[in-house]
Amino acid sequence: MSNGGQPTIVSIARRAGVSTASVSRVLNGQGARRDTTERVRRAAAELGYVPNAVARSLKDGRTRQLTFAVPDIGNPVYVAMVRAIQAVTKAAGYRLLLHSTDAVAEDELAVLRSLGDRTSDGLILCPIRITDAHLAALASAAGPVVVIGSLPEPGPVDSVRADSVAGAALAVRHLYETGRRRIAYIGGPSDTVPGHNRDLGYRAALAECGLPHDPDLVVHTDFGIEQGRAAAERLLPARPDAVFCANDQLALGAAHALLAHGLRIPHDLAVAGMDDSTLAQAGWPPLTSVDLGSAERGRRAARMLLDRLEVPAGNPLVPAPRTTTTPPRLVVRASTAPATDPRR
Amino acid sequence: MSNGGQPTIVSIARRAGVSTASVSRVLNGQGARRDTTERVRRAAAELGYVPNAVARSLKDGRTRQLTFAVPDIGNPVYVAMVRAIQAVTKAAGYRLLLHSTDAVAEDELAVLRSLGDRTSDGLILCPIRITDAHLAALASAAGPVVVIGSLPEPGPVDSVRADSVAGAALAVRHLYETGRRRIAYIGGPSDTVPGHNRDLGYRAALAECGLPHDPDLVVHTDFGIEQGRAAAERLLPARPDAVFCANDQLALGAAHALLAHGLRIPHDLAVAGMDDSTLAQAGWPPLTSVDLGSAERGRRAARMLLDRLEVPAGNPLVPAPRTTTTPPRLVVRASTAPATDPRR
DNA sequence: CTGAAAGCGCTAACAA
DNA sequence: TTGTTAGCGCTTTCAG
Repeated sequence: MSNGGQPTIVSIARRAGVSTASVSRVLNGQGARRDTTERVRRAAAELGYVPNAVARSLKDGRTRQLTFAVPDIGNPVYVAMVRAIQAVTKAAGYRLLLHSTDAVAEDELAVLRSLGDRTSDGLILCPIRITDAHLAALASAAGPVVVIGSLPEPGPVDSVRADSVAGAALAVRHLYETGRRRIAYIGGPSDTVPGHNRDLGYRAALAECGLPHDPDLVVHTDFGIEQGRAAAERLLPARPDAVFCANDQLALGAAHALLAHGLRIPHDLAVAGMDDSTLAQAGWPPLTSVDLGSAERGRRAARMLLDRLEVPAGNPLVPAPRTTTTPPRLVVRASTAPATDPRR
Repeated sequence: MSNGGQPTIVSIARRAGVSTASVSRVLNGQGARRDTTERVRRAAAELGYVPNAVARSLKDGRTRQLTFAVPDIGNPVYVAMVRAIQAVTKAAGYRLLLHSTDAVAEDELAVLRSLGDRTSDGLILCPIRITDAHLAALASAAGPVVVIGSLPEPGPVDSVRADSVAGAALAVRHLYETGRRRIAYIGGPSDTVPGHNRDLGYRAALAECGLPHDPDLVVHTDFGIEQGRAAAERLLPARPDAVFCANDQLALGAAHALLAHGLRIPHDLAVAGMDDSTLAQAGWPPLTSVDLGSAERGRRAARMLLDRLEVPAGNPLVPAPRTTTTPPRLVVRASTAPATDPRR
């Protein structure tokens, strides 16, 4: 045998004294005479036969593999997505190919192009930023793609977006309602989609609450615990009574800085983050955060992709790309209890 | 065309007016006359040709895919492994198939069996517990496997293990050296490999330090923040002056419980965890932890697997399975500063 | 109910 | 240098 001694349909056919076609039929549950079935089954079992998925894929043009291309698997938000996607694909009998783009746009484009190699039946792409090159590549993708992120309408493909604007507003309004008036903001890089949208939400909510937008209360930095710490330090002179952060890492870092200064949370300052990742519950005090539905977005993206794949063969009606938005949800924890609250 | 309109080597051959063999040669950088090369290149570019990876795999018997089977992608420890493995495989030109076993042994065995379907060239398996069924399946695996975990020696396949015993000892000794004498322990489920080994390390280190093993200072529970909180509550009556936890989640929960009781860390009690996951730095105060080298284990496992795959063809000498152990490293943070320390 | 044979897309041995 | 052809393992007509 030219392969690694693996049994094939041919070895089984020989052993059972039937044709390869019969073997295939029996193994795929098609009708066959009693003893043919019997003999094939036995031969297969004795040989420890496992069907070669590659050969099968070549034959029927699909791999039952899906690709998820994610910027950074270290980020809890993406971990939540991977989990959710994995659960859906596994249940549907698909394998999951995990591709880390390391937040490099060129890599995202490469993975889009590589859809043409038929290695996977579809792609879930989570770009950090969507350029014209992305839109072009999406429009001419060699297979179904679902984007997790904000595509211009009407998008070239299905997409699932978070509503960071509404999410940020939820948090700011909550801070306002619990008596905070000098609500500082630690934002992420404004040139990323999430960074930008969260800024918008912060401003919108301030306006809505009738609060002025004070530049001294705003700092932009990269996402990260250490950055949150540094940003909080810079904010302190402006005497905020609350700090809203564009993600949980920043919030956690900010909380650390405040505590290190001997400030009490939430007594002296309230702190709120976004994403409601595991870090939020890990914080001390546990951090109020906004769940933007990372897991849910992953789940929906996976479902949409499967929907595209499971169109009954020969159906010429390809539905137009759809967009869905996961609603944000405020998760209130100790870090934003009213200052007058008896706790602590 | 029977496929989805994808260009194949045949369409190119037709367009360029050459044979498919020439197309293949040109595209694979083999010699060809100037204008043949030219014409093939142009036709391929015009058609937007991407080689079909499945067909190629069928031909040469390998997929350039590797599988990583992990119990739970939500756990930061495994996330670190995925990251490290992904980095290595990507650099080596392999795709990564992520399989979540949900910590179900039967699923681990299934993925071992499925190696026979030739979907991936090799497997990195991270079992929660190693049974005889595992050993049998490993011994007869249809392809190269590397286990992350503790196999009996000599193992049936390559493996990478952590030294939790030494790691736990590092932490306990550190607590002892910083003046703690009533060192409590919150352990994980003893019927898992990590759970069991960490218990051993705790006991060994106590003995080494000449400290008695006091059952009142020991609680076992499942891994998790909430469980850590509850366990700490149960420990308090025994008046420990330090709490060592079998992982960071437990340590974080314990810290929360202590703080909620108005106790000061590290002034009243020291807290230490294990794994040195992101949770450790996220804690307040930042938690001392033991880095068992999750990322390093992932990296080594991936390298060992690639080593097995890149044996020059026809080499009949298959080296015996190897075992390597990543050394633990104590990461000291504020949570275990000596009680007399001026900080706080 | 069963077997022969074609073909999925590609590569490589062999001939020309 | 180039083309013809066989074959990787499987499924699926099409005859028998």
